[in-house]
Amino acid sequence: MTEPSRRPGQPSPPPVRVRLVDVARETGLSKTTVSAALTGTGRLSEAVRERVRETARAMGYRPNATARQLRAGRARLIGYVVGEYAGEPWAFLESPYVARLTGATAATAIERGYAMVLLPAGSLQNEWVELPLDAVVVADPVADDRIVDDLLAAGIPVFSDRSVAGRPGAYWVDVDAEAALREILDHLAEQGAGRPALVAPVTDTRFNRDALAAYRAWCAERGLAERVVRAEGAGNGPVVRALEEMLTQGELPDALVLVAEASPPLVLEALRRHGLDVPGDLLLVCVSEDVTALHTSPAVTTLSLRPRAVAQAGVERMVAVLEQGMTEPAGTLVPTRLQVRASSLRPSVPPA
Amino acid sequence: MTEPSRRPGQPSPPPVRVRLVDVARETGLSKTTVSAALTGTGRLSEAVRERVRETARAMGYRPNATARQLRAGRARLIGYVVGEYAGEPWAFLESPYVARLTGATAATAIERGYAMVLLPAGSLQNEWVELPLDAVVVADPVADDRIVDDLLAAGIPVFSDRSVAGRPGAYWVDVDAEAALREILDHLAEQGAGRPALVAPVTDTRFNRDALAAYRAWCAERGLAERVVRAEGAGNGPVVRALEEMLTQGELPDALVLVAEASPPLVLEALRRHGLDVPGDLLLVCVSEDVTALHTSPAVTTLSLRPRAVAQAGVERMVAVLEQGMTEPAGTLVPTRLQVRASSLRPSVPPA
DNA sequence: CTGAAAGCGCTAACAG
DNA sequence: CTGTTAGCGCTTTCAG
Repeated sequence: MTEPSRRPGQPSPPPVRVRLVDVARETGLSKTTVSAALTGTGRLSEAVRERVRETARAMGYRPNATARQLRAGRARLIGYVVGEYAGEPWAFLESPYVARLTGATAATAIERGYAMVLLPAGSLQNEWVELPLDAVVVADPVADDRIVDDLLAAGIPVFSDRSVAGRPGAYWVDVDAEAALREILDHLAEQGAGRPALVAPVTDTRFNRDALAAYRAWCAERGLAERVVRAEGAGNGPVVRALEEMLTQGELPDALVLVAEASPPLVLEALRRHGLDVPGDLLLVCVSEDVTALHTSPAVTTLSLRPRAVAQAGVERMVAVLEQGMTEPAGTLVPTRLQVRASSLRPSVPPA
Repeated sequence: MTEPSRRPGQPSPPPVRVRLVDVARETGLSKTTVSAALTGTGRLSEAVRERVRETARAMGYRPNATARQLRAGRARLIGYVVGEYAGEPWAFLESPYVARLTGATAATAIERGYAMVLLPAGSLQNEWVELPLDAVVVADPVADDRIVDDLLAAGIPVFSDRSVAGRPGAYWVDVDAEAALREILDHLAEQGAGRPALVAPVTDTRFNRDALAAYRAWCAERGLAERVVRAEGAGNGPVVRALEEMLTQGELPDALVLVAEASPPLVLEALRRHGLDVPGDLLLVCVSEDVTALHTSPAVTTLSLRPRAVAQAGVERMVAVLEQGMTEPAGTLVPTRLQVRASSLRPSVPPA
């Protein structure tokens, strides 16, 4: 027992941390030299460097990350928050799109030397004021999201979607919803579907608003009647209910575009329950990142919102802003990708 | 232009941070008083306190989180890492179980005042040495996971599953896989299924090993032949392929237990493709957190591994260790929950 | 009731 | 080539 125990009552006194000064004392060198040896800076002989490294390792020295951050003036830490999700602050990972965006953001950030903390959806100040965040990614903000203003007011750069465009300190990456919907609808029309219906959730995200507007515009251009069903929120339950409602009342559409993220096999099953064959009676396109779409029969045509590409573009923008002070351009547009599969191909029309 | 601009070349010089000393100067008080006023400590008149708060707000003062952390000796930051996932360091959020565990861990941590950083699955030192982590949650470590040893060697407490039991500084929360499998198999037997088959992934997590062993023991006790199919990895593709393989060769089982997480509607569809009716020809139980199980017809019986309960127990243990130095008990067992639905009820046997 | 001063652990000027 | 010194921004004894 050579170490003084501070609090006799505590079951496990925290192991005495080895500090830089301890290594300095042990090697008979100064803090400076040890620091330089360990970080690879300065001009030291390789012999000294090696001896220091060896001693440090033997003593179990671990640099204190907080002290380094204070010195460096930044923590290389970013926040990640979803604007709003289904009224539940933590359910956002249940959406395959958001899960992928989250994972890809964390991945790209780590590659660039930044760690990412997960914040609750619809977060208020309380959760992030105590954190040394260099920047925050706000995924799918709702219109005029308060968190964006709060962050900007705190001097924290925000990376989000197009809805933050124009505010200083705010940068955006987005997908082109209008082009995406046109591509889907044109594809369906090409396959002979003249009365496509749209299933959209009531959530007020940028993509949903734009998608709905694009659908309406497309119908208007062709003098077609709109057919929109709203699912009461995100998740499979509401979407299936909305689907059933549509199928039991009124004229059947000849194609279905699901903008609301739902499980493709579940959608197929719901359609089958109503005696509908896909693609025989109804063509189907889902806006979804759900990989089960590949494994159903028929495989389901999906529109990918490219969460990985979005995340990469966003983090790269962030690094450029944080490290080179680049503020132009403020935004990037990422193209979506339509993966045409059997569910949206008229059986009589062979695939291109 | 009263503020001196440091680097004329930089497009946006970082806005001059307001520090504690600035507020002190402005109010004509000392740093001490301002600090006490703002943190609510010390014995100050309410008048002073209010005046300081007002000035601080007016000046846009935000305390520097890093400096506070350095002073406090801890960062209230924890790491979260999955032992290994499908060979892909970032795909883990695609598993509904892991996604829920991740979300619930972050949620409970935030409630307790800790922020959680996401680390890549199978992470090495490089990703976390620069972070001031007070503790790390290691979900589903593989056998003798190196990261656990590395963290413990660095003096960072680890919260994981039973496989870390016995190592000082390591704490665990786990579900009782054996009891879970017995409950499933007994339930199936009760419903008249005498030849249950098991579909398990090849991943070497604690739960999978234990589940497989429990299945074998259960079969052995009854003198039943085992029927195990291994899916080549996590994800829906491998599971569906494994299923098809099982269905095309040899005698059909009369019940199926999917320990490998797969989409319930997708599994149902695969079975239907082979002309099998659930539950008529085959009873089905999925170990899964996927909510689509509720919306299929028949609804699918699931065994929940209770990710929320596991996360809560783990984080509460962590807080107790970090803040009260409690080291006992080292582990907690959380019961699983079998949700019996139509897919595992013989049509002739009415539900209890 | 308030303020001066001492650090938390580290890195980077600047001397020697 | 190496060491002394001065902080990064904050909280907290401890005097006044």
